[in-house]
Amino acid sequence: MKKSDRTRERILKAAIREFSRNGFNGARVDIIAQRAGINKERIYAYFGGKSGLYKKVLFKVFSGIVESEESLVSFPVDRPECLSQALVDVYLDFLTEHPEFWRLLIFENLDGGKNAEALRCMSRPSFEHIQSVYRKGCAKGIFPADVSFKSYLYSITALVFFAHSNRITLARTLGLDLNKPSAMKKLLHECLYLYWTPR
Amino acid sequence: MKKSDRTRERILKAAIREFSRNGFNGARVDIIAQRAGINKERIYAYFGGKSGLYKKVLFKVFSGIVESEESLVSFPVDRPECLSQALVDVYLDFLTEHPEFWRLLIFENLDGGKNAEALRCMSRPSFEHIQSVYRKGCAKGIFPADVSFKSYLYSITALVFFAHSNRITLARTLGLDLNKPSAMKKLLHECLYLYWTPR
Amino acid sequence: MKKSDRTRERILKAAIREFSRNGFNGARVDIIAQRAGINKERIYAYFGGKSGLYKKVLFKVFSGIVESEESLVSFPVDRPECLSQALVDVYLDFLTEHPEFWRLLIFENLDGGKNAEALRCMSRPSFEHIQSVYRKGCAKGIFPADVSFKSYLYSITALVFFAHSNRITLARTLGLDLNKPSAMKKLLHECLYLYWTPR
Amino acid sequence: MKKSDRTRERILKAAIREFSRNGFNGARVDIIAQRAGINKERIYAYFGGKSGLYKKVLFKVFSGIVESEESLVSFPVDRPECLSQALVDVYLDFLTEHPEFWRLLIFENLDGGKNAEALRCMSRPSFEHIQSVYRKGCAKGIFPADVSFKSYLYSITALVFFAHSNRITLARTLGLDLNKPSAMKKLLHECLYLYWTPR
DNA sequence: AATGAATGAGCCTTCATTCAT
DNA sequence: AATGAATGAAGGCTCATTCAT
Repeated sequence: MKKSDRTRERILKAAIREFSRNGFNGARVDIIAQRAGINKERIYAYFGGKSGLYKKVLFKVFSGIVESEESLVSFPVDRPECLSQALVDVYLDFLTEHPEFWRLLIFENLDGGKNAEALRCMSRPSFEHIQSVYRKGCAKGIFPADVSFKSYLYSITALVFFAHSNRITLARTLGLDLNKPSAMKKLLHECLYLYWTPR
Repeated sequence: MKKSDRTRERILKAAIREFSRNGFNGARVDIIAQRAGINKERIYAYFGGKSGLYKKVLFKVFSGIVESEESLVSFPVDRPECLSQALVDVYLDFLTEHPEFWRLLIFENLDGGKNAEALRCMSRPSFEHIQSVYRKGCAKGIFPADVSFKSYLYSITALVFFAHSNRITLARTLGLDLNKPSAMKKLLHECLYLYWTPR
Repeated sequence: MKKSDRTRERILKAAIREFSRNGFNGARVDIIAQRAGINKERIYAYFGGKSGLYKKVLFKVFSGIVESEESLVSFPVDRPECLSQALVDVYLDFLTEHPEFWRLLIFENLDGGKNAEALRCMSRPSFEHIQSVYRKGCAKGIFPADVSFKSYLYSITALVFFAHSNRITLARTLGLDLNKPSAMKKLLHECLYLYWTPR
Repeated sequence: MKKSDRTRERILKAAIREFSRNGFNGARVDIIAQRAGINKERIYAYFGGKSGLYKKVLFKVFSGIVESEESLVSFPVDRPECLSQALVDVYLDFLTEHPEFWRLLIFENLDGGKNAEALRCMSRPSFEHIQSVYRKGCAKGIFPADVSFKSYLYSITALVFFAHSNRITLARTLGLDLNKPSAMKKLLHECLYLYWTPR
């Protein structure tokens, strides 16, 4: 690996940290440079500027989830009744381990998605597979036939994501203490049970 | 109404707009003053500074939802099977009409809740009532008995909120077009149906 | 006394305090108004502005010493040997009781005396008398004949004034603690003794 | 010498001028930058801000007098009768050539010595020597035995300093024209003569 | 005469960006 | 490729002053 590539990596890593913590506006180029242990000007030479770096950060971070989802391609087709739990587990782990992901995602949404093109070329290999499992579930009567897969996936995502993105205010408004991962797991387990309790 | 009160109102209104659009860091005092049609200094005279104004903005905006929830205090106790839909309707309408609310809420969460004390003295009058309806629903077997009311309310909130806060990226990742309110209503309706479909 | 005159007085008093503490630049019109318990605008109506008020302050404060010196007009002509001590006593008391005087004087000097015209019309009634006492002292051999009265008075003033104006740094550079009036008295007594010790 | 050091010097020089003329409050960062021919931001990069620069200015300027006093370490021990004149000469020259010194000193005193810590680590190498000469003078009967060295040094300092710090008002109150250095020298010579005239 | 409301200029400071070496 | 030095355009805030009532 070339030295310049290592410099790039260091910058990117520091940038992910800074951007995900403070958003584009709040992030400071100086801090990134300092934490990366490089000279500020390198950022401009390598990434063209703060914006360019931000885009690269978005792309890199958003790519991460694709990798995480890969484990789902091998989800057994004949167990649709476990699908929801499996999805929650994967996403929950990912978001907990990668706060930079959901933070940047939120920042992007707040920003109107100016740089959301970074999400463009992200293919989601497991998508098709999961969808077919869901359809199997519909056929089996586990999921209602007239609810689209999109809606289903939306609901799973929402439940997991919201617990992270709104953790702080949830403590105030609902008295939910989600600081410990176990508390989050329990909450989401209850939510799933709430919905797919055997009746 | 005194002239100064009108000025205060104008500032607050402009501040809500600016802060909810850009967050605390991104908001510009000059822009607020300009839009309010007043001299910048008034902000410091009336609110003590950018921070003071921000806190007032938070409090005012966050107070709004309490008012919206008031309609729920008269929710019929004997109809727990309609509770979820009613809650979704109230929250959905509110968030759609008040994007400044969820935006500020999100910004607060991203910011670590430094100013979340603004939420402190906000009582939620309908909370108790809704809770008793939920318990009735549990007794009737509509909701699982071993799922707490908090978890239930969390799930409703998450489903409604996420559609707003992540609208833009949802279009990319799930191909969900939630620009029209009707689309959102439909999505959430499906989610509810997904969960409480009669089986 | 008219009400407007009382307002004037209150403003002046507050202004003396503020100007003497912080100088012209450091003084705040708001603080003066607040302490005077009046509306800021009155300062402009009565004194034309900050500068106008400052000039009035200077004049009023500088007038004070003339009054203090009046006690000296009755200094006994036949006791020139006690003159120095008497002068020191008068000035020392005055400066100790009126820090606003020496502070404003210093500020004026630092400012290049832009407003020193306030000192213009200040006649010093005791001046002539003291001078004649001094001359008597010269004749008696108490003071050297070829030292002008001006120089003599300068030396007395310098010794007393410096202890006030440089009190703080004197503590550091000479280890002199002049916080208590008695300490100052002792210092100046030693100085006089140093100079006119009977030899 | 590095380029940045030269910039530092330019800033410091301009700052000494500006601060000594207008005090901390009255000094303008813009003016300093302009006169130094540099960008304002450099001041914050190099000195941390206005305050940081001010402290550096104090330290640098106050260091000057120590150097000036060094000539006194070689003052002949057997000539105490010339001590006063020698001290006056040294201080008088210094203050005349370095008005920034006494101005900053005065400003510091007026300001309550908030930054007087800059004087902390300033040792005065000649102090001990002068003191021993003074004691010799006491033994010889030139100085009164019961007057402390501190008081003696105070009086010398006061006489020299006051002529500078109050030059402008002295012209008005005593009719002393101290604009020319020779006039000051004459005045102080008279003062010394006044005190240690051979009797 | 008196007050609250408003203004505009200016000040300290920060930050993204570029230049020179 | 890399660094230290430098810049200009804001941004938040304050203050003396004036206006309207």
